Amino acid sequence: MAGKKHETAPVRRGRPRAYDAEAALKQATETFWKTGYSGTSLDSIAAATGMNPPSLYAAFGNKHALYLDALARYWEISLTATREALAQDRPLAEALMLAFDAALSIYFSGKGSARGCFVLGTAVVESVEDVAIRTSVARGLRAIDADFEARFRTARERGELKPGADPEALAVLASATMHSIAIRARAGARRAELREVARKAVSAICGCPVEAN
Amino acid sequence: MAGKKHETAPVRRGRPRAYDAEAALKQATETFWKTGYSGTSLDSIAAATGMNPPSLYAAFGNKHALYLDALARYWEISLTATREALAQDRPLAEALMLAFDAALSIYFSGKGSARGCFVLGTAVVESVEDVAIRTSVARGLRAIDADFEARFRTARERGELKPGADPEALAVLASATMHSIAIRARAGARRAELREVARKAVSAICGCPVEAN
DNA sequence: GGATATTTGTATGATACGTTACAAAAATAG
DNA sequence: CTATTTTTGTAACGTATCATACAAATATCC
Repeated sequence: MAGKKHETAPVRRGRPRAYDAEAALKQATETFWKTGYSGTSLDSIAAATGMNPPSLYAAFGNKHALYLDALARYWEISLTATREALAQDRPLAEALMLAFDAALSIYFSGKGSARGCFVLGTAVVESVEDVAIRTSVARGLRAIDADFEARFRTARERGELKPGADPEALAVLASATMHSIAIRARAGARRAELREVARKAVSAICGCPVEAN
Repeated sequence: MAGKKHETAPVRRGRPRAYDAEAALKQATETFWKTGYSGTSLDSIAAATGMNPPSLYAAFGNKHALYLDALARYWEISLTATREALAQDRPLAEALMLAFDAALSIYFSGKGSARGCFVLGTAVVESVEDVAIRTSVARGLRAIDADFEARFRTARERGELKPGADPEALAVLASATMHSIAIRARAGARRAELREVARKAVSAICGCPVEAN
């Protein structure tokens, strides 16, 4: 059982690849991010990655499979960011703000102006007709819910919440705030504005004023 | 100044139109709703409306203008539904639930399965690159915010809120709940599930349990 | 009825789409 | 060096795209 298959260069027989699959996936993601799935042509992906169509197909299968890879990669990055923010050893309100700030950092990571959430900008359109994409979106949303809910349960154990507070209900509000920020970012809202939205939401959720910071 | 121009049939000189522009716009909306803006071809719109390409262009200009009409019409319907729900003479929690239920009625109004929010399913993809669409989305989002905020201000005047409650912050949460429901609907969530989300959000927002009803 | 105005239906243009065929290129194996 | 293997680059295939040209159709005006 020695010698995996998709490892980097054990031995390579023919002409060497001119591309880095991981870098190409990143570039493809950028392209989808701008024009969506249906609105993005393979030509534009080829231009962005510097790869030829045959190489793209050899590396990723086809447009749909390539997009699914990009979507999975985005969820991975995005969910990890949320999870790590919430895992910080901070008071509840601060941890929530860290999570929203992490999302904002992703939404405003484009070179030009804001591009908002990748899922909203590419997956949500297709999700109604495309089962694979819909499944991915649904799974991602559940993960966000679960992460927030876990943090609120911890908060209750730590006495950060009023006795009557319901972690599930608060998680719904926190998820909703995340979704709201994602939508507003796509609509061109500025970062400071979205941070205000997050601040107001957190202060209402936690029942305490949150400093602008 | 007698005799408007776009009125219905003062006199009509040539061959009569075979289509009803309003009905066609509705059909076009249905088509965009399913496959998005970029994913919808004029052929499919022609098929859905029963109109020929030249008639479509004569009636609406081009694909982009047609879509903008559809988007405006959707905002009109959707915002009116929210506004009317919130204007009902009901306790705050009930009024909020009415607003969310009104949205759900739209999201689940398709003949087949759920199709979620039209804006999320068509406009949000294009909004980053298309100024006109982005402007429309931004305006709609602001309208939702304003409607909720107005209702919360009324609630404070009526003494439905705790003295310290901040109408703006609560409006952010209510808007966010609306956005969240819209996203989840696109991801295939069932109606009952979304109503639960709304119920939890409302109970957390109002600080009181909300009956399932 | 004849002239005029407007819409319909079809056919088509020019381009863009996703995908693949195929020869040249560039590596290793012996 | 020759044979073999893999990737590249180009060109192309068939289809779909948005949009329009044009004749036939159908109405009103006089």
